[in-house]
Amino acid sequence: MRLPVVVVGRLERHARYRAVIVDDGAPTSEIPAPDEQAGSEATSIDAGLTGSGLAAERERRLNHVASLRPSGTEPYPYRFDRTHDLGDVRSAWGNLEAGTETDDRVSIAGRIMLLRDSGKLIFATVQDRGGEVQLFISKAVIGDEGFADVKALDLGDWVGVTGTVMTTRKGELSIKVDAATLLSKAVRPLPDKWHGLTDTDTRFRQRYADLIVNAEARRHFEVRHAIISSFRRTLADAGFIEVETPVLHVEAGGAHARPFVTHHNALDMQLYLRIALELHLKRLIVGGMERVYEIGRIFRNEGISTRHNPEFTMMELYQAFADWNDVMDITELLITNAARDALGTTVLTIRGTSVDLADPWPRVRMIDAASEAVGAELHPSMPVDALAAIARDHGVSVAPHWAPGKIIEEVFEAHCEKDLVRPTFVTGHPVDISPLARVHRDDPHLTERFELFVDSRELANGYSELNDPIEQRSRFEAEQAAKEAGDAERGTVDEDYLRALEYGMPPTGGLGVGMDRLAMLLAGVDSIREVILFPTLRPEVM
RNA sequence: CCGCCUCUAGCUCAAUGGCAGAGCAGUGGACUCUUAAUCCAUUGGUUCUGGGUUCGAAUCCCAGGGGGCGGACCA
Repeated sequence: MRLPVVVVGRLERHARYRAVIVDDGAPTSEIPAPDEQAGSEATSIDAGLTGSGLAAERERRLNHVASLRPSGTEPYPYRFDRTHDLGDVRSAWGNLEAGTETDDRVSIAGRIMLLRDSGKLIFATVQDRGGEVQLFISKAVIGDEGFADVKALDLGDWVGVTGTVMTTRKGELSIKVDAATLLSKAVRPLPDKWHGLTDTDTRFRQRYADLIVNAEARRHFEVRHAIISSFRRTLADAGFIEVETPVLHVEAGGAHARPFVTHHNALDMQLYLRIALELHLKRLIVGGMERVYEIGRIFRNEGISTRHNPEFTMMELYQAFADWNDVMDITELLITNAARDALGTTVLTIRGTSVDLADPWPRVRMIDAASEAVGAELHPSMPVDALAAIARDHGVSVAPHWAPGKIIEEVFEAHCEKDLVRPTFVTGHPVDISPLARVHRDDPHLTERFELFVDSRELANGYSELNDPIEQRSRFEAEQAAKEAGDAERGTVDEDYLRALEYGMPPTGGLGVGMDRLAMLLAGVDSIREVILFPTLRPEVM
């Protein structure tokens, strides 16, 4: 994983709270007691288990849990009343001068991240969702019994405490604790408080541990949430209605991708997980809903990479009486608003270049970009053979069944995408690669379609929607023919969708935005796994 | 599916053919203003798995597994 320099800096700054992750030890009951294994034939095998630092640590903590209940302490109590979260505490008292004692009493709850024991005085750093604050625990204040309980706490335990707000002589905001309650005993350690958790495999498999200790990981998902809620606000303000459409599809349409196949038992039929939201949402435009959107999970049975996860999140919207120009405007509004809401600025640094999203986004026709790249005019009206020859001359291998537009698109992808750093609308895709887009009003070989590229990644795709049922049928039939000719990703004829169009779909503009990729852009990360809480991985061998 | 890299204590990492180590975490002890607290002592190993080469393998070779990156695939 290559992170931008800025982000690496953040990681280091927060490194003190990275976690230690641990393999599963054997259940305690299966760990032989030391005298059971001594001298036995099995010693050499079992020694590895008991000898492990983890197994011993878990056993110690589990024994502690077992000893708490008889003494009247519940290690997993039901609830705790807090008066503030730690962000509240810091914003209300963060400006106290060093050495201040207040009479302000608070109750807070958090996880113990650091412990500094200096005999009759213990400092603990606790963390909750809002931040972190130091606990100042004096034996003289909390009493001998309470102090002994605090001594028994481990890193990772959840505690609730009550006390007064103060600052230390050095100025550290603290809570002088007069009562502490164990809220949940951690029996697995958070070992390395400094070097922490960097192993990507463990970070993704045990995301809970990543989130506990890696503030940068938490930030990625705060950014993601801010983007999604920003989208909902922008769309609500523009009069859009949020809807939910089926995930289980009889036909996987709306995009070119291989679907996941599943089976419904009661209906005894094959179903597909959706590869796009498009066709159902446009049915709703036919129904007169005028402005609809859905933020939903999409499934594509294809490769996994830093830019692809088999399940990912797409926002699609459709607006009646609008065309592609309106949709490009909405795209800019959605994304600049999201940047403002998630980051507080529209200025991003992309590959070392400062980019202000608020500046107008350039538009370039796909055929112009591709033509410039090869130094020859490319147009889907040209003979396939001529296009294929030019493409091959420029290192693009051409499959036999490809239509002219497909060849131009491949040239574009091979030679132009990599240079699209700042937000750029690539427009006017050929008809043969755009079966649901309306033909361009000035060129019958092109469509009124655009894709948004930022940092060489496709972020969004939109067009003036094809609403002529006769033309849509012939486009579908071309798709089906291509599929039958061996192009597995091509579509089929969706008769119900055609029936809907026959009822009349108003002129409509539509948009799809890859939410994960937008989150990557605004979070400043280079892997989609950094913005998906539980990315798809091979099953863990346990 | 292909190529390259990688896998050592709970975590972060050393040891490059010759006794498997450190820091942190843990354990025992000291300490009432610490900030990765500090100081003293200390437990902990299937070096991913299985073969092979060698007097000797964490290290070299082969096969397999996990992960990363790149490619393929992905409008």
